[in-house]
Amino acid sequence: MTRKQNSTYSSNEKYLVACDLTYALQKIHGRWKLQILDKLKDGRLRYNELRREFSHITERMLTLQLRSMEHDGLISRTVYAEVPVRVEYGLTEIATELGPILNQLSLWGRKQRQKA
Amino acid sequence: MTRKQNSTYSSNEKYLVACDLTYALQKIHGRWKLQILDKLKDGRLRYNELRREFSHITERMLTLQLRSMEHDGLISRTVYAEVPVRVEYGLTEIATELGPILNQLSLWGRKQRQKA
DNA sequence: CTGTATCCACTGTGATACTG
DNA sequence: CAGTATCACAGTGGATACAG
Repeated sequence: MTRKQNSTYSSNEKYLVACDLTYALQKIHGRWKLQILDKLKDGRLRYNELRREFSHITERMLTLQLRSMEHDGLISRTVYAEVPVRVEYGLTEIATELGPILNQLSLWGRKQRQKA
Repeated sequence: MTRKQNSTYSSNEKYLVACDLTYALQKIHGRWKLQILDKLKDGRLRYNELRREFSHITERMLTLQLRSMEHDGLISRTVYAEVPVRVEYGLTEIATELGPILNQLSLWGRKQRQKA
């Protein structure tokens, strides 16, 4: 996730666009992240609710991706001190702003898929 | 690049957005692709011209990424039967349409970087 | 319920050398 | 000039079992 890659082009103004872009893409890069973002768009979900949404995901991967997204400020994690424990995940403001952009990219993708 | 991943969620309408999106993201996924896209925005370039733009790229990687992008319909490759051989790469229409979208994503990325 | 720990396979990237 | 071939390695994703 933290690559030396940035050193390749961080010193030159001309590369700034690609640099921001790379920064953005790194945050949504991962097999499950976009699907998680998509699910949480409709409201906060618990760990096991998410797990059920993606029947093929392993616990390990769900945890890893959630941690990563939390670290990147895309989702918020709330623990309720109940018994048994309840944990809810929701989108942050920043992740919500991503919605429209991803929709456009999605449309671009659909357009290409239809041609192919 | 060709993942079984799609089988995970191709059967359900609700996943279509993420599916198109994944499709799109796969096409621009790779360490150098965005930078290549960025360079070619300003006009067609030859193999060695591209190589010089990214001083750290290996010939192997440049070739691999170019081939992949060509296969994905993002760039076009033209060979001129001269001596020595001349090969030029340029953006396809589809890749050009990607520009504005990537700019938005880029702005989102910049916004986040400034906060962090 | 919400995770961690361990082990393993695959993939992307890179270094280096070589070619028509 | 414009690539290929070969080897190597780290990161990522996955299967399975275990834990607070």
